[in-house]
Amino acid sequence: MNSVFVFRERYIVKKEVVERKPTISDVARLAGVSIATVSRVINNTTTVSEETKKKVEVAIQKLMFSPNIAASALRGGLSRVVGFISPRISNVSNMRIAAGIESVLSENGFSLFIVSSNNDPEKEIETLYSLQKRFVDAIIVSTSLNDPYPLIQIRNAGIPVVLVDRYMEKVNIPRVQQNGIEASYNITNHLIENGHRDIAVMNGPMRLKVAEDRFRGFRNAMNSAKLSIREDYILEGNYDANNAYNATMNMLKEIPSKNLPTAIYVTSEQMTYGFFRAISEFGMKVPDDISIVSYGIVKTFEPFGLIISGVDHNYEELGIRAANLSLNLMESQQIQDDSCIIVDAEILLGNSVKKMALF
Amino acid sequence: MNSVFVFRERYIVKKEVVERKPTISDVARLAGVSIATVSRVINNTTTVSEETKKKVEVAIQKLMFSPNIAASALRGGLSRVVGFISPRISNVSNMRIAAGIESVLSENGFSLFIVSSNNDPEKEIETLYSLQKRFVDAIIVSTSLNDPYPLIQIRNAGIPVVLVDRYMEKVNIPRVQQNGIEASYNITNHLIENGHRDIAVMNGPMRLKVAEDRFRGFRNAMNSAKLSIREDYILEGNYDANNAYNATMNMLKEIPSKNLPTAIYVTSEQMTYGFFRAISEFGMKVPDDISIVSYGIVKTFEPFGLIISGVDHNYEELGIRAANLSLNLMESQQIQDDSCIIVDAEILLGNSVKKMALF
DNA sequence: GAACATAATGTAATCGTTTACATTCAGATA
DNA sequence: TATCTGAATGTAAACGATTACATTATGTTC
Repeated sequence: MNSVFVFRERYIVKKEVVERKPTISDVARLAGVSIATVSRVINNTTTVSEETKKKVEVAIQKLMFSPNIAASALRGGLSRVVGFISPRISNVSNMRIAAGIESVLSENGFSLFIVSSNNDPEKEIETLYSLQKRFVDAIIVSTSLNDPYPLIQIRNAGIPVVLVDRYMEKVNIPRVQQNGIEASYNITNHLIENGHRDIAVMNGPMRLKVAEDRFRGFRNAMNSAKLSIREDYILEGNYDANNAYNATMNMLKEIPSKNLPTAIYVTSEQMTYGFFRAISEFGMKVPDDISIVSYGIVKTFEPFGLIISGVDHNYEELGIRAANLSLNLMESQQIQDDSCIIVDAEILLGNSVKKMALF
Repeated sequence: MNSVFVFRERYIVKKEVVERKPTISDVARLAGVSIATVSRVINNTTTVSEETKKKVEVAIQKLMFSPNIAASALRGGLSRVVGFISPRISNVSNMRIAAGIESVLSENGFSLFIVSSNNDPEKEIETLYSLQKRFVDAIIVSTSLNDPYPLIQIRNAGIPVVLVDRYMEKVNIPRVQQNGIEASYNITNHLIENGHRDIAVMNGPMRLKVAEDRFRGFRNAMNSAKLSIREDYILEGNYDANNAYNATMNMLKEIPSKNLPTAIYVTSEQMTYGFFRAISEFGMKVPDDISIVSYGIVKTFEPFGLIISGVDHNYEELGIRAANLSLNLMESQQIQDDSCIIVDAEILLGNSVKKMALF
């Protein structure tokens, strides 16, 4: 017997014996019931007697049957896939969120379909519709959109949507986010408590709520301490190392060294790298010449004796919560929902902040 | 008119007007042809006259029709998704491969479905079958398997399989890999040319061909130079920072300082971090106390004036090649293929290697 | 015992495509 | 003119599940 191969029909070849993938009718025949009954056992929709249920389950085991997802989706069933739209897949933070999501989903028999929006609203919209067309049962998105309409449309089409990390307000789409304002307030306070008064901040792209939050926390802390924020101490970054490098270089060139800030709050890891590269080129040392705190912990400086104080965001937890939320929505077949889960970040202190003399 | 919502049937709600998603019959009706003709236009399978082709395309545009993937998959068509199985999604290298794949696919109207195997062969097998069930048109995998059988089975079931980065030999499954042996040979040679003779190596998990390759390149270079490799200079790492830290600490404790190697070849970035943390704790400096080269470039030490010499592997390129290969296979509907594409890595020199006095 | 409710199961239509096969028609060939 | 070719298109049968509706069996009530 030759091993046979047929492309279009996706036969399964097994040790020289060719078997067609079993269908629901094969199960029905073996169990001696109708296909309707088999389907009812699989999806336990209506009552089936214990006795026949057992028979069907045995047949399923014996044939190693699993339903054809395409057929099920076509008719309106579940596909047991959740989509995750990430702004950038080569970004560690986002993938930590993905890992969190995946852990919960796989426990529940779901798969995760990760796609990238490349931080591009156009592409994100495309991606949303593409996921819808692929019959995912829910979509988790760390959104780059400015306009919520596409999300609402998807949601209204019956696919639960959950926002994670990056979010939008005033749309009743459930979300899981960080306590960015509070954490930023606290870490800024840490600088203030150490006697710093001339404090700079390196912002993310302000069109994102997460970036806005971090700046707001910073501003609130400064205001509470009755400290003013110099315009030229506000650096416009983009959550990106090169950009941060340039912004820092600009500041160092523009401002006379005696007027430089004594401390800075850098609002992302990547930007911390860029900032560092710039001040090193200028021969400045941390914390002697400038103190630094960051949102996100940078560990790779530790071999050089520098432990950055900062906010340790818990991305896995964000993913876990988002996944659970999506499972709940699917189960309850509920669409309108405006729950907002906030995941707390911890503050870790190192040696990147110099204690200033009190005057 | 109230806005209507029906979960199971996935209606699309648009500005208070409810429309059912258009089907191929709607297109056929509007264009005044049969559904068969429409299908032929979409998939351009057989000849259709220019005139009717145009009519159909206009109708498709007008209705914003796009085919139902589930129906198409059920009948045996393409789903225009490629699956990528990654050993770990929170790993930057793997996601750079994914980004490379994605860029090629999206240019060709395909989507990428990324799933994680968590370095677990069991889970990878599950994942393979899950992708098969989801009707992906091809699978790209950075494999954790020891036994190629599941891959061959998938391939025989008509789904092109391409290995990327991590590979297996003696199975005719096409693959895209790095020139790990050669690059390792060259970077080791760089140490030798600088007068080093007592050289250590930090290996990855040797069950992986990629790890074996890097060690082989190292060994070849040492042999060519007639240098011997001390048993206790071979450190067993796991491509992981903590593990590398422990292995390094062990070596530092076991070997009297005068017998320590003058240089080391660390075969991954993550392990470089771990190695560094360990030697720092011992108060050793690079390159004064020990020289280092690495496979993979570590940039985050540069602000401290340390530029590691090493192999700059081009992960995006690996992804790009793998994606193109999979597209070719799909197009040619070819299944047997043993092409092996090798992506060259460049060597970048920094200041992490000390020139030893010649004797 | 008749009438009825309820549980358990079966029958068959349906989802939206692809494609084997059938048909039509214009032009080429004998 | 009769026959044949091949291009262009249509008809209708799949693909494998879900589920409304129909049917049968079983127990309950008066």
